[in-house]
Amino acid sequence: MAIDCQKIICIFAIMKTPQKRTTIYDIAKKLNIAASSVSRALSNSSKVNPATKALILKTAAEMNYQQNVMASNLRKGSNRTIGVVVPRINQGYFSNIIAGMEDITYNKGYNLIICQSNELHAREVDCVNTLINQHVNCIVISIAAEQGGHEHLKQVIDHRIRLIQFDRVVDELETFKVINDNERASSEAVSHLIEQGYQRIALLEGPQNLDIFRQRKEGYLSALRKHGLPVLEELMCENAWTKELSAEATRKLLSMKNPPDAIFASTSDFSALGVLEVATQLGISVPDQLGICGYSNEPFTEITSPSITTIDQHSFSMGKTIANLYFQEMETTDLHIEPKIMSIKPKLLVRKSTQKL
Amino acid sequence: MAIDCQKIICIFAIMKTPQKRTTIYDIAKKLNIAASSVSRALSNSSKVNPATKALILKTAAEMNYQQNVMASNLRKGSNRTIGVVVPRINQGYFSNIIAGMEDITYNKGYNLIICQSNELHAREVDCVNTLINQHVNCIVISIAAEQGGHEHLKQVIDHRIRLIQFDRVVDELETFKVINDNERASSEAVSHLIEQGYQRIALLEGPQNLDIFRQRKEGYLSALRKHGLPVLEELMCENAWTKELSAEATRKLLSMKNPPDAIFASTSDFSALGVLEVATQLGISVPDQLGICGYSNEPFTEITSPSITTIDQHSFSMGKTIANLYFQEMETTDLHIEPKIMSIKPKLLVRKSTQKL
DNA sequence: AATTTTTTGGCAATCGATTGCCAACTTAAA
DNA sequence: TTTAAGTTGGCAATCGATTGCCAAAAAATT
Repeated sequence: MAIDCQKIICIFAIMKTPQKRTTIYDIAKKLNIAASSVSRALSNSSKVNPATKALILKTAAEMNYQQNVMASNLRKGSNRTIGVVVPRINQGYFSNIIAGMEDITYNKGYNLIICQSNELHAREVDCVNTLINQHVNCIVISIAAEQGGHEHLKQVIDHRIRLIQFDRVVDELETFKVINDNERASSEAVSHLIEQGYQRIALLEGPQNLDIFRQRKEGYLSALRKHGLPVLEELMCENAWTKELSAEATRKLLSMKNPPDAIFASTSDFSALGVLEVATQLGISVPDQLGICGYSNEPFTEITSPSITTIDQHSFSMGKTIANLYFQEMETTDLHIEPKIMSIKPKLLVRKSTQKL
Repeated sequence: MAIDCQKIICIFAIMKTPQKRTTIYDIAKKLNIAASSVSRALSNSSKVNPATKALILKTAAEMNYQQNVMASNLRKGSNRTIGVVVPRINQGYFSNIIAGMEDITYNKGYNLIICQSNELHAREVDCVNTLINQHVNCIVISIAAEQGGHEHLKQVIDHRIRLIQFDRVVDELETFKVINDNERASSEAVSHLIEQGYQRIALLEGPQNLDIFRQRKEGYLSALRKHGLPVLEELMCENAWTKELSAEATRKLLSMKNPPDAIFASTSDFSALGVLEVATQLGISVPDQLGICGYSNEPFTEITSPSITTIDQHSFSMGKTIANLYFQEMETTDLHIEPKIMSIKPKLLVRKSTQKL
């Protein structure tokens, strides 16, 4: 993806001579009062005469005063900032989570600092350390796929910074968590497939070091058991969690003597898309000869032909939930916090790719 | 999009008694040296004996020291942070821009603070003010669609904060800008349609208070002129910039006595999708009876049937360009900055929706 | 051995806002 | 008129890291 052409046009500009920012001291000096009064007036304290307060505010506005948050933060020991670490910002699920969080934090006057781990553990550790350094009030994280320890998360707690894990969580760490009930959603999806008459249902798995993918597999297995269907090793494909890997896995599956009649791409809708493309190439009709179910409700699943059955994780409202969790449970109280786990039940969206009937 | 069910599980946890963070003074006291030496050692200054330095670093690590960036920032007057204001985070184009920026800023040890204006002017002003308060080093902005003044952007400059506008820019403000050559891209797209044999090409316009949409219209007009085609008012639809509005406009267009044989959805691929859906509903075959061209190269355009011709804006690399611009031109020098405009030429991606031949 | 130069590291001011404490002043009550 | 209660606002310490300036110590030079 190269840049075809970059024409650069220069425009001369006259820059103003850099004047210093106005501080509360400047305002105090001008009005011949103490800086403390200015500070109190600006923070709307009741300990300052309404008339004086009005005068201060007016002067502050005139002098174009903007609070130096760095100084305030230092003094107050908090910077009203939440750090977010996600594998990738530009992935529908995560950007929705962030958008949802921002919606809440904005109203509370908090800022979000965003970091992406790019699915790499080392980089994730780095991001977390940066955020610790920044003394953020809270770190919200969904861990990278690459396997690694979680010392860095313990560090967060040791530094007395709130920690909320979401989606991909480290189970053994006792922190606040906001997760989806992956097992139940998977189980429902597979049950739905079975009820539609599919008998040989294949599973595309994600990296099993991540809880969410283990849980989705568990849901698959439990649905098969519940309906008395055999668990067939040959129908379960490891690490098929990109579109390309899924396409490859699908080709293998469909060339079996006894191929599956449905594929549950438990990893993502991108995988499901890979399946659909291969099926289309091979002239296999979906949903009649092959049922396909994805995961995440990416926008495109609605517009493929046929549209793809998938699982909506309520990502935007999940982001809101995370932010609200911080404000309700963690902003003020600082002792005896009992980590809560909030499990949100995703919703199965039945579309054409699995409607045989 | 409601949450179906939320089960909340409480887990009791024993919290450590909150000990204070270690500061350079703690380290200094422990080693019986001055805090200034600790500071110098930690910033790897040459003015401290290598042996002492090593000792200090070792002790710092042992004491689990993490720099208090707030204090450092206050003293240094810079916080190595770039603020980003976009209409929406969870929109492919913008999240890619942010991802691209983060890629660069991460390596430079800078942080990104993200705000979304939700296309509202008042909220944008608010975001900008917050960022000014935060004393960010630079503000990167793509303005909201809602019409409004740009005093807030002047404020940014008045506060001596770097300002980079991208994509949707206020032309008359002399700041650094990173834009796409919308006019040229549009012109190319329309020329392509004409070359494919389409004669009556309709235009779906975005809000004309935004430069980018005016430019795209300009490109449309110039292509028509260049090929000697008449400009027909009835084929230009104002404010058709969501999927729904486009669908509506398309229905009107296609019910004309003399309907268009191609539609250029200059606003976005979502609009193009609206067009495609209506055409499909009406049994109008694409590309034979109707050509469709979108804008932005959203991921889904590749997988619709037929796939949609669109314009790729190199969003990820555009994000990188923005960040690099800051580091190359604005990080150090503070006088005589000549605002540059970088124009990136988008690429027309011809797909099936316009291949008549 | 005496002097100059270079290293090393301490002191204290600084960044700007906040806040506990106390003094001066106003108002109300005795 | 005096005392008590309530307002208003100033002083100065504080948050923690940084850095200019200077002195002590070490090394190099004469």
